[in-house]
Amino acid sequence: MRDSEKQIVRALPLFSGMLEANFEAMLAGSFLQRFPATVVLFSESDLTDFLHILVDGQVELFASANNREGTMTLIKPVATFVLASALVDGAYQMSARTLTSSQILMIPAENIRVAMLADRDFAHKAVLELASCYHGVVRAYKNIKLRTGVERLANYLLVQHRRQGGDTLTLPVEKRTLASMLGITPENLSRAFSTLKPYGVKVDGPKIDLQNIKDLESLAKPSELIDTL
Amino acid sequence: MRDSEKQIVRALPLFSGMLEANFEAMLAGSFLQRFPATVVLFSESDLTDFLHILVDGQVELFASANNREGTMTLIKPVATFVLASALVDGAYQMSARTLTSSQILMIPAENIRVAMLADRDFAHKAVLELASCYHGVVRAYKNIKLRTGVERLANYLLVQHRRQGGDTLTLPVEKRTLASMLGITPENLSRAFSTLKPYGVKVDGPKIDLQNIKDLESLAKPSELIDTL
DNA sequence: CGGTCATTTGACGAGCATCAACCCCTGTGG
DNA sequence: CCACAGGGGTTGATGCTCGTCAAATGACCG
Repeated sequence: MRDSEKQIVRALPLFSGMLEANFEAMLAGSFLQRFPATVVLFSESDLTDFLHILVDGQVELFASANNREGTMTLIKPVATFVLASALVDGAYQMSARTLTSSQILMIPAENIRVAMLADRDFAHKAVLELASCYHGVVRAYKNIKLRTGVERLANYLLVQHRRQGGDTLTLPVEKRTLASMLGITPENLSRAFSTLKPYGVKVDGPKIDLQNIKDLESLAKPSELIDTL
Repeated sequence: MRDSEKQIVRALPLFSGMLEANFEAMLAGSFLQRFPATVVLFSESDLTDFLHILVDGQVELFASANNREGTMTLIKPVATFVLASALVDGAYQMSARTLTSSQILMIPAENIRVAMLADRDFAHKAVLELASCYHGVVRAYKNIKLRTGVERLANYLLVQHRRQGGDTLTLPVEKRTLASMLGITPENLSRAFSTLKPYGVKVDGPKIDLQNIKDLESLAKPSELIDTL
């Protein structure tokens, strides 16, 4: 692990206030590894061995039950994932796979638990990070429980539009992955785009034009409490 | 607030390891209050003033969007709720209403944040509690995303059966509330019960008989990672 | 150039919501 | 004691939402 990479991790809010000694101790036994695309990193029923930090690439957290599978969330660099699992010493609860070639730092979960007990600042930051993750899932839960597929897509497009800032937005993932994240099938995502055509949504591959934000918003009814800016 | 009630709160895992002085300081400005049934305690967009602890009664956390409403979770005594919101100083993210007459201890959120910084043990317990809440929402999210309404009902009945231990189980809430928790309408809950009749589910008001657990399980496909014992 | 895969479109059916009617129990007031 | 109103629960009819299966298109890659 190069020093530049270590600095990237150190700069994360979760670790930025740790004492240097505690940070170094925590990294003992951890390793930085590159995985190809489409590799399953762990399964939801596995015991949590490592806290993961996505340094580069893209990772999907997903879950399976009753012969079905669904995306829980997408991880973009640089971010930790499965922090909650690493802290309580149980199963991962979600499975993970790489979507693209990815570089991932894996820190033994045991080290994380030791660090929490040893380092005050880390414990406080862990509280804030967990509360933030909690509200993230709450938002996702509200999204799927209170909105239809078309409404979820419309809100997703509005969020991406605001994040990317430009006139036309580019989908950051394949449409099949987007469909799974929205909780619908790829076929229905395609139909949902058609449904949004009268609302000024022009689709050209991964490039989307929103030509009538007002109408789209009146359909989507965006909510600050669901849609993360 | 009587001493006996204070002891009940003190015994919660979240507070059990706190220093006495910190615990007392945290309670300053908090108050124990009884609310009648059907009272809205706070709305999801309100700023978080208090950590709530349900001492007696029953509380529903719910959310609204796009002119729809859905139950997020049900709180049973004795338990804290909206801990994550109290810790980060933002909106509640969920609304709350009493289902029955309820006794609730309200602790100023500011006190909670102070206690987290002052008391090591409390910070650690908050981490564990938040991680547990997080996995709770993840389970709810998987439940609604990967199962049909009938499957959710079947799994709910199996969980209640195991919790209550007896031959016949009694629904702890009105069917309309159960429906909202399962993410379906009351009408469809009624039909879901009919669908389960061939699987040995006999319904008599709030009393349910499961006469063929094996068949019901083969339909429900219960998962340790979704269904909390 | 052939093969694989993402995407799209169409046809069909399952899952579920909505609206309306009805039953039943409870509480209230005459 | 009875009539009545209100609310939870059930049932039926209807239609929207969405998944499944099949097939066609087009892009990328070996």
